[in-house]
Amino acid sequence: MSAAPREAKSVRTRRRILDAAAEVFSEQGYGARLSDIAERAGMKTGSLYYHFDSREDLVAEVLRLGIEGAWDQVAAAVGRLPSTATPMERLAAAIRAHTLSIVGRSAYATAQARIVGSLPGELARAHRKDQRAYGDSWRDLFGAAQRAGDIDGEIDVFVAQMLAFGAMNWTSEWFRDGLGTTPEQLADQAVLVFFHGLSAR
Amino acid sequence: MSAAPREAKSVRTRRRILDAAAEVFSEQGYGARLSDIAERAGMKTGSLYYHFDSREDLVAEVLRLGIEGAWDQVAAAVGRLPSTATPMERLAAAIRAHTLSIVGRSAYATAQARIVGSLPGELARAHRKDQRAYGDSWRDLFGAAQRAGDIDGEIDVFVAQMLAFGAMNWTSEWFRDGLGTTPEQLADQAVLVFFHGLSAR
DNA sequence: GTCTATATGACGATAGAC
DNA sequence: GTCTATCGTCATATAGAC
Repeated sequence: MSAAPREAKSVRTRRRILDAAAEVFSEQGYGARLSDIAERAGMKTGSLYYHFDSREDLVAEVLRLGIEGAWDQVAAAVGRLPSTATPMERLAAAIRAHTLSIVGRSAYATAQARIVGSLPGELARAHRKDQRAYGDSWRDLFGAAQRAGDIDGEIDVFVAQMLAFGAMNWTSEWFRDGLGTTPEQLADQAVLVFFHGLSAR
Repeated sequence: MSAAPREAKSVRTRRRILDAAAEVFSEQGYGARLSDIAERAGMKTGSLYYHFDSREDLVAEVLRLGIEGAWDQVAAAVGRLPSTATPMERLAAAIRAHTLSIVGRSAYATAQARIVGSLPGELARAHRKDQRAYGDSWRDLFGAAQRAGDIDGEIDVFVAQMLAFGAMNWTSEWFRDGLGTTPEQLADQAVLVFFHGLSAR
């Protein structure tokens, strides 16, 4: 009947499990139990294994989707800028978008930021390729700004990039709604701090 | 015989276990096993329980000493400044000292920064009082700089403080010796970024 | 104080009924 | 596809010898 074929039910169930996992990991960190994830997905622990071979597989997929989701938002935000945008304007859009993706726009991105620091060696290695690709995209953004002469000569852009990642990812640990600051204000503050620093001017 | 009484042997052993735990946690994160800690301390797993009631007790003590160690270094660095130092100079010294304490000067501080984000609810709550006290000291540093008019009016100092903590603590995840950057250079970069931002000036 | 040996419990993972 | 039931493993924790 339905002319447009809907995605297979198993695909949707798999997605439901991943959604649940992303939420639970973003709340409890890497140590979260499969039973909690199963419960949130509305099934029993054993049933998860029809869709995933192991806990590691599930974690790996959440991580991958987390980086993918963050990158989708960053790329979209940068892409929305007019072609006349300067490298620094593009970098600002990226910082805003990444921060917003961590602070609640995507459970996957939040989960990724929250647990990436607690991964055991095996998973960390497997995740490194995706991390590197994402980091390289950022390096391009920083590099373009640097070549345009918009970044101060004293700044080590690699170090600056890692400091920025730390500041943004760490928001998953402390930022909560109802703290008197909105996600948008937080994102603006991040841009402000990284572009001009704290000092009065 | 020995006129100056040395500290009891049990105290030294306890310290040896804590040192081992701090190192192992800083390398492997919160998921590290007691057996690894025991091995590094030169004993068997069961023997740890003569000195600590539980894994949680051991973790809690490492966390406490981690904050204490960081604060010792920060307070000492700030205290070394001449009394004529400005609030911003004091804040700079604090950022330098905290960053250095994370990047290898104290295994406890490194371990604390590395695992504080992965703590299960129980331990996280227990640790909160120490965190708050440390955060309050930083709030004083920021507050003094703000009242002196040295911090830009657009900056939300609470948000800025949390961004700074994130950037500094995250260095425990990526900074390694032999990366072409020394700990001192890293600390200087942190000050540079947070004081003046990336922008050319 | 530290050892060996073992108890305990949790959680990931599997098997088979439905 | 999901369930119930269970297995196997591993890490924390305890007991008792030395």
